[in-house]
Amino acid sequence: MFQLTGEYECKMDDKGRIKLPAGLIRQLGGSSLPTFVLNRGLEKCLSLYPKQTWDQTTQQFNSRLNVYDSKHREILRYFYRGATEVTTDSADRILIPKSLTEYAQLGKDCIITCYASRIEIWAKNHYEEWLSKEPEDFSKAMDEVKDVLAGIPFSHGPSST
Amino acid sequence: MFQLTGEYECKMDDKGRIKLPAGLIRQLGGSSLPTFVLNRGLEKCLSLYPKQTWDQTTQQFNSRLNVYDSKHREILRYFYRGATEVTTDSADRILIPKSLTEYAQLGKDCIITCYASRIEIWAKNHYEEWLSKEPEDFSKAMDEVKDVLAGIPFSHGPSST
DNA sequence: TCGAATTGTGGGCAATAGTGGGTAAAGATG
DNA sequence: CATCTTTACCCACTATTGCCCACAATTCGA
Repeated sequence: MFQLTGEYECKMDDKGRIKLPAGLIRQLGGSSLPTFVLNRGLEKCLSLYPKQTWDQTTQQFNSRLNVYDSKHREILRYFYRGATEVTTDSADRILIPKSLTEYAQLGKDCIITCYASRIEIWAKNHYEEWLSKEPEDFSKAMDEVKDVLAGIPFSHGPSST
Repeated sequence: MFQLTGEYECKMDDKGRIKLPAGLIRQLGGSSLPTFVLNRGLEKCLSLYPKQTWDQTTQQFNSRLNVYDSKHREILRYFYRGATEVTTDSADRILIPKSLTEYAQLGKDCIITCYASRIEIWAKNHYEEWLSKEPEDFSKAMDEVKDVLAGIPFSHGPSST
């Protein structure tokens, strides 16, 4: 699993291709094959998984969820729906399938953002919209999980060390 | 973790580079690699983290938060928003990405301010604006957290150095 | 007060990254 | 099977970034 960081601006060309930023490729290391799985993301974005990460993830889903449980089945279907294997071309670009472009309403200007081990592709305007709504929501969310975060030297808190 | 102090004036050149003040570098010690992570700060400024500090923090976030929980996801995205790895050049300058320059509305004159383990980069005019609005707001805020601060010999008294 | 060392600023240039598009192969459609 | 559409591969151009050097400004010590 990766510890990814980074927000990159990029453009989708007329053919529906997006170049993966050099910085991101570097983080994934030469180790990772140029094969990815692209999927509908949570929220209005796409999730990009390095193939090996995808494999691990599906394995977890499959082993922990029970296809005979209707809720689980729903989640499984949702999770797999739209998953498409994509590879990079010689210029490190991936071709985004039409259906996914539509789902995330991608236009020319896109944002690729990474956190934890996730890579997400957003339409720039949706991403900015998301960012701008934050302040109150965010602090509220922080409050609600403050016990989970206790002790993390995030803000000005009594820093550990 | 660091105990940083200082307020430095500095200039961003036409290429969008800012020199990290020698005093700050000294505080960070040779120990810290010349790699940092820059991201959007609270308020209209940028936060600069020495790479190792960033890594420690994200590791905490990543391990305690669950990307399948929408609240958690929101916090993760919020925390990571804009995060970009930057390195210093041979003259101890970092290149500020365009999108972040815009976010903090940085112009030629910038202020780098440090407190606790945080480093923030402000546009000079915004920083001054923010400082100048304070007197009443500040004491009001002090009132509201006075119990937390009880016993700390801060006050406005004959300043400690 | 002068010189030397450190710090800050600007810019040239080469390497890399990003973008767009042509063309041929592969696949789909009737 | 012919034709049209989509995808893969390649090349070329432009923008951006990283690296380096030179000089200006400031500080410090003699």
